[in-house]
Amino acid sequence: MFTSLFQHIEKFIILEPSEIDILKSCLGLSTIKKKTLVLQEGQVCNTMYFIIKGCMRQYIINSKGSEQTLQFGIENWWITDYLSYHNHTPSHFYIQAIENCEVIAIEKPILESLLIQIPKLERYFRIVSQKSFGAAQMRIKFLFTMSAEERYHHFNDMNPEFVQRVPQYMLASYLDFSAEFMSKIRAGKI
Amino acid sequence: MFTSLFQHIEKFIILEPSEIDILKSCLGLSTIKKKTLVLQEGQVCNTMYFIIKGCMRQYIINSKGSEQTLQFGIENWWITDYLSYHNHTPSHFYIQAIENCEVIAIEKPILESLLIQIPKLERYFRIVSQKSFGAAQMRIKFLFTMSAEERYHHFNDMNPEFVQRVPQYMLASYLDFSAEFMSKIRAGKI
DNA sequence: TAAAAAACTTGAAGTACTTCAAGAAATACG
DNA sequence: CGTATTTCTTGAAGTACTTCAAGTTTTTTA
Repeated sequence: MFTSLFQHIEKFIILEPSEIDILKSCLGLSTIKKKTLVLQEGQVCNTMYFIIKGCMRQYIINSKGSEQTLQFGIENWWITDYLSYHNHTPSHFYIQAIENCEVIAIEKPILESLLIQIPKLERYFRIVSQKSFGAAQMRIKFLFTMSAEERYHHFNDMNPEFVQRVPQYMLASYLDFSAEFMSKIRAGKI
Repeated sequence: MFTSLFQHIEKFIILEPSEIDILKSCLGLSTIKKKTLVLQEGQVCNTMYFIIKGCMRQYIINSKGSEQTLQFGIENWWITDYLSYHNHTPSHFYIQAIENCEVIAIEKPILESLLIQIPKLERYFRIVSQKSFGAAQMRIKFLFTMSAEERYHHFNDMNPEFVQRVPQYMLASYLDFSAEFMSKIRAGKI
């Protein structure tokens, strides 16, 4: 049931059986239907989501009223708005399921009490978030140094299976170009 | 001597006197001269730098041979390449002092032993890196939604004092436009 | 299984930037 | 203090994209 989370945790730390029991007793499984918003702009984000199955995204609505995807999350990823979560400030983002999902949704008070009961989990979340920050830095590097076409091919090469899972227009906005331009790249008309 | 680091840590956790002693005994102060590179592309990054005084930056050299700044760090910031640090892989980045700096440079083995002796520090680094990741998400949002001119004015409004500290061409590349274009924005010629 | 909704494609016209080149101004340094 | 180095400015020409509008294809849902 929660095996994928335990497997993920045990990549970084080793849990005692008693700690596993505590953790299990605090976790719950949720199902989220495709297109459901679990966070909207303006709300304070009080939940972290660990994706067991499915795909989610974090996006914004820009000044022209169109959506731009900032982040995708798939199996074994945590997704949340860390700034809103930590500062108790209204979020700038939407978080949405783009497939039917199974997730572990942990509310802040529960997570805080877990971190007190199982201090080792601090280490787990530290390593995960440091790696995420490193990945964000690489993402900015790619955005800065590659042309639209290069970003598309690079992403395709690195994540061939993932490209099939999401609508092209979401991927286009994630790579920071228009859906129309993506269509032309794919057709080889550039 | 290390007061700024202790003050920063104590924003997030409370240290026992004994823990403060342990920490002090493991830390050292370094002076870095302006323009010194503490990390070069291709090297494995084994050090985290806490900036006590001065300003540093993380940058890349793009395919045309010019520098693009990805990140600045000033007083009370940690700077490192987390991906290279965690995965022991060659870095994609340069890290350089752009003012004469005083830093606390912690080597990975020392930090690892500190984290074992003072597990509370895991919490400190978790919170710091989650907030950094949140800030990186906001940065991507700004890059996606604002024009060059908007990014310049927004940054200026948010960090008026900082803009004076770094050469314009470094700030231009951080905001992802050319130094020439920045010059024209500033002159009001756009 | 039909109808509606969502996603993708195409071409034409426009624009927000970049690049280049050269000179001027500011800053650092022996 | 004067010279070298670094940083900033300006205009002209070019380009990598965007926007718009309309049609086509694919997927979802009743």
